[in-house]
Amino acid sequence: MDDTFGTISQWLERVFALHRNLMRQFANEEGLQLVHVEILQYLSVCNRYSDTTQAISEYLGQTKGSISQSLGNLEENGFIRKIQDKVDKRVFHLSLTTNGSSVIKRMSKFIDLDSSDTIVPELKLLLSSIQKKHGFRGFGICKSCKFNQNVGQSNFVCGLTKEKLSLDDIHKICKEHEEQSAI
Amino acid sequence: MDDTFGTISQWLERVFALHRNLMRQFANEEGLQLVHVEILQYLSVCNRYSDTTQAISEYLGQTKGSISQSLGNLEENGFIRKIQDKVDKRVFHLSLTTNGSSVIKRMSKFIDLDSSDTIVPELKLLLSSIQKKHGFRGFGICKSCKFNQNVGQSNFVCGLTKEKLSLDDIHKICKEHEEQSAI
DNA sequence: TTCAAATAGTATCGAATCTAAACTTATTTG
DNA sequence: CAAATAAGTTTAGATTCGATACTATTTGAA
Repeated sequence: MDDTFGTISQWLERVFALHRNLMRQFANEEGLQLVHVEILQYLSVCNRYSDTTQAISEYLGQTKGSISQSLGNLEENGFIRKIQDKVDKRVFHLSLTTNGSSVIKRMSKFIDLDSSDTIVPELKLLLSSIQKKHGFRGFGICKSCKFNQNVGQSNFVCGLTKEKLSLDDIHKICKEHEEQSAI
Repeated sequence: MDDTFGTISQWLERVFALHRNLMRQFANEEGLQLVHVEILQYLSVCNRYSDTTQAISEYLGQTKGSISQSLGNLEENGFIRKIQDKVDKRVFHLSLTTNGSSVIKRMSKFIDLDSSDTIVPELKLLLSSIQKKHGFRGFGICKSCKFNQNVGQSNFVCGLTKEKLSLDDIHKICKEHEEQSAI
């Protein structure tokens, strides 16, 4: 009973709470836990450098032990598959099965935010302001990353891995992302 | 690996995840669970019709049994107090103790979103669009509620309870809130 | 080359939360 | 005034969470 309602933070809290309730409701209807849907959602938008237990753990802010368990559950139930990296055998790449994909499609349809796109630039600003203030890095799209190099028409190279990236690639989110100095 | 990144929903997810990580980090530093901080935050902005177990349960989307347990914990540790309603003895009103208030003050300072206010109207639009689509009601500020009546300078009356509301009152959030037809 | 340190991921244990259901107490309704 | 409803608590079982230890692999430095 200290404050009145009106700051950005409080409006955000309210939207977050409502959005999470929706997600939870959807998860329940699918017979899943909230965290499972969050994992599937992340896997549907991350790139091939960021589809690992460790990356999910960083993104969702939970320990990798906990994420590992949830992943085991998701794999058992046929929502994701795990493929060992050919170069670094410690690493396993995760991806959605057809089954997992269809959950995400149903979720998008269920949540269905069709509000105007004018909020997106505001969200980007907010995001990068939070990241700067708290020294977070990672989880942006290649397009705005300082490591991303445009080497000709629709051809890109990641400066970190020296690998070629397709037009599709550069619209996924990456755990190594660092914002270009001039936004 | 189905989608690329860019829709409103995906940007929201990203901001949500980051914000929740911040909240969790803060909660950990205070020796609290995330849900405890969320409850304290809610209690700091709700009005006197909405400071109950049931209302918190609706707001956070968790069962009242679960919330009841967390509230017991918070009361034991001196963050909140419980006062029985004089009229309806089933109801207990919850409020922050000095201790609880100071947690919320530290949280605001910690999160510290100083981005421009231009995002607030966008958030309001988003919120009301989600609420309409999913038939949710409740948890808005009296100021925009169809039950709220202005009866003279800075004097308001709630059409549901017929009680007087102060200028401070009408900026808190209420579980009975219904948007005025013309936004 | 060799061996210690670092990294990715899993397994395990105790604590805490979550849901669902039964339950208590109080209020409202017919 | 009995039955239905509502607010809140309690209980039990399942799940998650965090911490720690563990395996396997890679890196790096003497």
